[in-house]
Amino acid sequence: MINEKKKIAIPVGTQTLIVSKHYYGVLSKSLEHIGVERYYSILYYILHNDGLCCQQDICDKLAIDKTAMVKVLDHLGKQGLVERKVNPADRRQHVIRLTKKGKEQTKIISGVFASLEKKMFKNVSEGDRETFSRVLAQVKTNLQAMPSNDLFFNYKKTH
Amino acid sequence: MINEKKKIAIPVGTQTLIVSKHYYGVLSKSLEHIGVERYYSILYYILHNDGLCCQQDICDKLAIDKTAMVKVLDHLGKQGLVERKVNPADRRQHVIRLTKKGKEQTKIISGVFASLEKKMFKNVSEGDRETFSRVLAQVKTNLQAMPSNDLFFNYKKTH
DNA sequence: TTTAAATAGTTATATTTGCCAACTATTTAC
DNA sequence: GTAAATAGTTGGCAAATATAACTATTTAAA
Repeated sequence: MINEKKKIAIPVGTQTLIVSKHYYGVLSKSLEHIGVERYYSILYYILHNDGLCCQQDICDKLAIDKTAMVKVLDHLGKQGLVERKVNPADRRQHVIRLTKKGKEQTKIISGVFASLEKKMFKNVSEGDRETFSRVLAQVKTNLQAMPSNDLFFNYKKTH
Repeated sequence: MINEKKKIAIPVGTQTLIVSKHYYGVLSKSLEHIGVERYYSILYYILHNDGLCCQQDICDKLAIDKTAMVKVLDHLGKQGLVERKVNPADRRQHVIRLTKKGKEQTKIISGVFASLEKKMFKNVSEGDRETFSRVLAQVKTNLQAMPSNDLFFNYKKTH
């Protein structure tokens, strides 16, 4: 900084973005030894909802656009990590499943997530950590209830 | 969801990313009437450090890659919102300043940030909100101290 | 019960961002 | 005084984001 005196409050939404960037930097560093380079959260989500989620579910939960999701799953499919199957109960849906290889890799990823979950809260009390998680969830709920421009929930543009 | 019973804990780093996506969705919706479409946080940061920051400062504070920053500032320059000037005290640095127009627009943006700051914490007590901010800052510090793959701090690849 | 609307997924295109290597100019350290 | 570090730039490529238009299927309404 040219002048260190000034101290401004960066907006909280911006701060959460910054934290997530650092988080994914650390995560990918921790996982650079395995064969999967990306999409850790998506694989993690599929592992914990194996055979129970369709593409739109993942999009909704992880706030990812559905057209991007198509490409992600194409990629993960080519890598032999996931497979899509039409849901007989609703033939519009494709149920997402991890392959054997996908499950193995994702369990490693899941372990790294768990260990990061501890390390990132170093020097934070258990109570504060709980408060943090609770507020984070509430903030998400509040934001979701507000008018937004994002596509994640099939937003229809009126023009 | 195909099966609603299952309830998994999405990793906190992923949750912060999701929150920031919702946040920027709401932000851009709130600001779609003004002439600036993007880079709200960067303009906000410059406003509050006007003439006191160089490009690398912004990159460090907002966790943005410096090569991306070049393109952003080129764009904001073309829009007539910011200008770069060589810092005579260190001629490698370019001091970033808002133009008159940039200052006007950014003050509007700053107002929306402030109002969002209130709305997003609806149904959260003042104490919990303080705890949240404190923990968020601590988490950032913790993550920054860990081995990472991001470039924001001139990471040098060893290969 | 036929039609209209909504939902899940896909394709295509353009723009923006992220990542990486290599480069210039300038300053700092040895 | 030379070497190393820093600030910024350029260019290229991969990936992410935004938008629109499309098919197939299911649900809701007339």
